[in-house]
Amino acid sequence: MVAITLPDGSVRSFDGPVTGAEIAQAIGTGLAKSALAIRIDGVMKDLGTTLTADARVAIVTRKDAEALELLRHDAAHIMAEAVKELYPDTQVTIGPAIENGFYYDFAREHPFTPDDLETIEQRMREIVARDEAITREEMDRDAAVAFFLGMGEKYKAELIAAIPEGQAISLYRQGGFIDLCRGPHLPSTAKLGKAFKLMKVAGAYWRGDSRNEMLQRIYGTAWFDEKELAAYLTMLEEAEKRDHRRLGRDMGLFHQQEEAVGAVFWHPKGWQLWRTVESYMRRRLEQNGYQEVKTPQLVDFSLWEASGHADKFSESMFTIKTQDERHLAVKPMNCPCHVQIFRTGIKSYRDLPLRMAEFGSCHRYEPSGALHGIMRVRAFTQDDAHIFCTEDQITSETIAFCELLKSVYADFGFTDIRVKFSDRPVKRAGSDVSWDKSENALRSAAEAAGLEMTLNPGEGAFYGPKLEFVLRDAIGRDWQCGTLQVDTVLPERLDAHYIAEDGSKTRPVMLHRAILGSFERFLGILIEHHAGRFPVWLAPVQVVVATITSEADAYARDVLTRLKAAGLRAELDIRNEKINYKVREHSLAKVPVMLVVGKREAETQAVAVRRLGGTTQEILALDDVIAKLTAEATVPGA
RNA sequence: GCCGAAAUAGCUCAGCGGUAGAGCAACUGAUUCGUAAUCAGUAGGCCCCCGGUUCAAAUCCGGGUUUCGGCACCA
Repeated sequence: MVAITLPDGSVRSFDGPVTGAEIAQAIGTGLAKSALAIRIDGVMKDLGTTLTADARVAIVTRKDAEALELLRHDAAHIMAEAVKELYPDTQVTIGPAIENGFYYDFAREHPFTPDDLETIEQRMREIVARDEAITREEMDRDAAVAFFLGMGEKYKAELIAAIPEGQAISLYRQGGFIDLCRGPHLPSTAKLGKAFKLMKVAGAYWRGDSRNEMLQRIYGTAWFDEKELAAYLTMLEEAEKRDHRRLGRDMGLFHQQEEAVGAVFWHPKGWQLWRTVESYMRRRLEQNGYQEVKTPQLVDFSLWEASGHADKFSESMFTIKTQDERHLAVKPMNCPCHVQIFRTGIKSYRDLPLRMAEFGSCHRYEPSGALHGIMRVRAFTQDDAHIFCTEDQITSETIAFCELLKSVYADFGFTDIRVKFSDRPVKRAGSDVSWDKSENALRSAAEAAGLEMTLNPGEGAFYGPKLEFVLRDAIGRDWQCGTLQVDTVLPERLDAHYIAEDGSKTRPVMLHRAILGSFERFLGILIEHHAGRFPVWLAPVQVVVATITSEADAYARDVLTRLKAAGLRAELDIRNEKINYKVREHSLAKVPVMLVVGKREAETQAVAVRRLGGTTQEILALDDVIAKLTAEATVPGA
C-alpha cells in the first residue's frame, strides 16, 4: 500500500508502487493530460517516477511557476537532438534553462550561420511532432564516462568524470538522442509545443573560463503558448526602441566616434541632462554631510603600486611616460587620492566619520569587447565617495547610506531595488582575520539597515566585501549601480591614521560607496528607463511654445520670456508650419510640455497646454501654467 | 581579449564586377493653417581604412579599424 497525500490534504491509496502519471490519471483524465511533472515532498521529479513509499505529491502543470523552467530545459535538449541529427560532427556540452529561454553550447569546427538556425528550428518542430518519449536511465559513473567517450563526446565525458565516484549518473533519452542530465524532464517532446524560437548564435568559453576553447552557443526562447512568445518578442522590440544609443542620437544628447573609442561627446541637450543629475546629486551629498573634493587626473604610478591596484589592474590602466622619465597613470579610480587628502594634517577621532565625495573622472582601458554605448566606456565619471570612520561607525554609516541611496533612486523613478552581498574573492589583499572582521561588520550593518540580501560568493573587491545595489527598470531589466564596500586594506597600505580618544594612532576604516555608479552608465539607464520621455525636472527641454499663426508670434515671445524668467528650460517654435507638424515634431523630440498659442490665446493671455503623449489640451491662464510648471520642474528634495 | 556578424547620404536601408539609388531628415520657394507628416523644387557620397586580383571593384580576396550580439572581464 502506498498512500499519497495531495496538496489539498486528501489521501489516495494505491495497491503497490505507482508512477506520477498514474497518480494524475487516478485524479482525473484532464489532469493526466496536462500533467508535466510531479513534486514529491517538495522536490520536482519526472512524471514517470515510481513511488514505492508514502509521500506528499503535487502534480505539476503549466500553471506551476517552475514548469516553465522544465519546458525550457526540454527545449535545450530538443535543440541538441536536432543539431546532432543535422550535424553529427558536433559535440554537445551543456544546455540549461535561463531567464526567458534556454541555450545549448556546442563544439563544432564550422560556425553555425543564421540559416543553420532556421534549419535547426525546423528540425526541432519535427522532433516535437514525433512526440518522442523522454525517459530516464541510470548508469555507473565510470561506465557513463566510457559510454560518452565511445560516442566521441569528450566534453560530456569530462563533465561526468568530475562527478564523485560511486554516484549514479542519470541520462535522459529521447529518440536517438541521449544526454547526461540531472533532470527532471517533461514526459515527451510534444510537450514543448510551438511557442519557441531560436534567437542567436554566440561564442562562449567551455566552462566559462577564457583560458579554455570557445564553443558555439545557440540561444532560444520558449513559452507555454504563442501569445506569451509574441509578448516576449514585442518586449524585445520595445527594448530596442528605447536603446540609449538610438535615443541619444535621435534626441541630440550625445555621440561617439572612432577617434575617441569608449568616450562620449556630450551635446548641449545631453549635457543639460548631466548637469541636472549632477547638481541634484551634489545637493543630496551636501545635505548628507559629505564634503566634495577634486583630485588629479594624472598620478605617479608609484601610488598605484602602493595601493595595490597596479598588481591587479595594471593592464587596464592608461599610463604615460613623460619627457622627464616619470611614469604616470591616468587615474582609474579616486580612492588612493582621497586617502592623500585624508593624510594631510593630523586627523582626530572627532573628525570621523569624514565623508569625502568626488565626481571623479576616471579612465580604464576596458577590453574592447566590453564596450557598449555609454553604458560601458573607458572614460567615465563616478559619483564616488569615501567615508573614513571607526569600526563602531560602520553600522550607522551603512544605515544612513542605504537611506540616501533609496531616496535618490526613488527620485529618479526606481523603486524596485535588490541587494547582493559579495564576500572575499580568491585573489585578495589583507589577512583572513581582517576579512572576517569586515565581512561580519558589513553583514550586520546591512541587516541593521533592514536589507534583504542574496549572497554573491567570491565577488567582493580585492580589498574588501561589498554590497551591490541592483535596480529594476520600467521593462523589468536589472542594472547594478550602487555599491558600498568596507575596506581596511587601503588605509593600511597608504598609511592613513587618526588619533583616537586615548591618544593612540589608529587606522580608520574606509567605506567606498557610489549611488549612480558612473554618470555615463546611469544616464544611459535613465534614458532607457524613461524611454527618453523624462519627467519635467530632468527633461533637457521642458517646454516648447509653438504658434499656430504668425499673428501670435509676439505673444509667443512674451510667453517664452516669462517661462525663462521662471527658470524653465523653454524653446520657441514660430516657424511657418502647421500646428500638426509642430506637434508631431516636438512629440518625437519627447518634449514633455507644449504650449500652443494662437490668436485666441494671445487675446486672453492664455495658453493651450498639451502634454507629451496626450490627446487633449487644456486652455489655461499663463500665470497659472507657469506656477504649475515651475512646481513640476522643481528638482526633488530642493 | 575570444567567437560570430556588420560598415553605402544626417537616419533607415537597396544595389553585390560595368556611370552610386530610395524613403525620411536638410536646404529653397509657396502656403497663415487650431493639436502627431501642406505642396513643389534643390542639394547631399574618400560606398570605414590600407593593400591585392581585374580592362574595370561599393561589389571578389588579404590585412586593419570601429560597431553590433554573446562569452570572458568589471578596482
